[in-house]
Amino acid sequence: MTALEAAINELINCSFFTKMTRQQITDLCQSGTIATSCHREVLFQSGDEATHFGIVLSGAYKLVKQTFSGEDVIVHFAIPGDVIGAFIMTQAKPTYPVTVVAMGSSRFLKIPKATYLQQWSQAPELIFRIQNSLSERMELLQSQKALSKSSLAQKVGILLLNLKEKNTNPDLWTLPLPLTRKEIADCLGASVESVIRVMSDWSKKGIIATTDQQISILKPEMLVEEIHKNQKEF
Amino acid sequence: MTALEAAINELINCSFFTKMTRQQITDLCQSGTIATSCHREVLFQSGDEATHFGIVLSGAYKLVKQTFSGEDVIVHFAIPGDVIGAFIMTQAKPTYPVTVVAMGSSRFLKIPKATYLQQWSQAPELIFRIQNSLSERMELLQSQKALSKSSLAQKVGILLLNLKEKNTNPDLWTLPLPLTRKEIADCLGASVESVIRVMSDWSKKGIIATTDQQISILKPEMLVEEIHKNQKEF
DNA sequence: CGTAGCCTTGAAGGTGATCAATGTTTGTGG
DNA sequence: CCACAAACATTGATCACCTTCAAGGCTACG
Repeated sequence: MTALEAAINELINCSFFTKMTRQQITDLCQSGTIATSCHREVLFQSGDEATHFGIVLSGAYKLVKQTFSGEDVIVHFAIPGDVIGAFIMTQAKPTYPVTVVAMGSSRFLKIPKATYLQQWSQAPELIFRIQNSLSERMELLQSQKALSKSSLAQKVGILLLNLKEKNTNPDLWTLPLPLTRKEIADCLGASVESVIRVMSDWSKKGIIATTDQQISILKPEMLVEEIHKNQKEF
Repeated sequence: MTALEAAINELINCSFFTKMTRQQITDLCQSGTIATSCHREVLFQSGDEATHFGIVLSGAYKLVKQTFSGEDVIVHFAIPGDVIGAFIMTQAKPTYPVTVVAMGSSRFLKIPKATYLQQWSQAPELIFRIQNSLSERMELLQSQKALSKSSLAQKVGILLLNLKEKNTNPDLWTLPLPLTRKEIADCLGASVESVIRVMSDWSKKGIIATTDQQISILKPEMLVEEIHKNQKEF
């Protein structure tokens, strides 16, 4: 299967697989298939039995939770190289805890649970890396929780800076994924209108710019300043 | 060391170690020491190098993050049987991501990092369990995030019900740890006063009762009703 | 050419934060 | 054993921030 081989070539450069041989990676992707998702297509549905996990190859996916009042809450943004669903594979009969939705057309390497149990769980190094990426995501959630008392402007600003940090190239000030205001609002637990008010203020000041849902931070220092501005003294 | 042996006897009943022999558990606790903390004593300090991890034996601990404006945010409540700090042991030079503080006088089995690397990381079953408990905590954080748009009353109510669920005995309607209003506020990102307003309202209605920081849910159905009451229609 | 998704702006209103004051309990040291 | 400090609980008044509601414009797409 040449498509799979091509995907493996992409993975060699992925930080998750550093210091691994081509053969090792091939073993880890055994029985893997490439899923191509178009914009807003659902990859995994929350509550469904988790038969596969995998790795984002291109594009981006959002991990969404539904509230009982029908609203969406975005729990995580996954970009190329991110592993999704690996850490629930160890459960006896796992179900996806979140819904995974494509943001723009994206590709995903889908690997069956059996491969995890046979290949991944046998490699201690790999388990360490999964645990580390999980604890990183945990860290992110916790630091977001720590912002609960901050103003909306601070939350938005810090979210933008965090997403910017995900760029492999630190000089690139455009966020690595397309993002609507609604998605930012869903991620922060705010209303679209409020997010728009904050961001259009910044656009007018020339701090940020949006072209075709690609957000760029034009003046990082001014953004940091805006974040600290509304800060309470200690 | 008899104290350690006594602690191991306690651990045999702990769900984390089910189906393990006494000898196995003893190996896992190699070089472990019992730390007794008095109320508000710091067990681990955020930012310090993580040389130990361990298990709560009795009492309770809170995992706290500091905001830059000096406020506390409680990330997790740990009760007997909970494993703390295990999943960062795989990092090269880990630092504690949170501060761990005793709630009332508590005891903790402190195990050095070396024991993790030698004993724990070699046992696949154990790694699964750590991953599972980690993903459980992740779930909890995510579902809390999903409440961000709810009213404060809903957040408090659901927190109380969640904590009640931690009781090993499902018929026990007293929360398994002493809790001040400030701690509830710190956990929810709210102000003490607001939490008090919600809870004293419920106290007057006879839904909950507090004696000596032990909170009891007297009328679960009415609490659930209160949670759903202020709900927006879909 | 109409629908759907996204962005924007304004006005009104409410929830919860903040500030201030006071009572209660607990622990500590003279 | 008492006095005092520190932590915790409570209540009321005020007000800022953000949500909600309503309306309109823009672009893409079948």
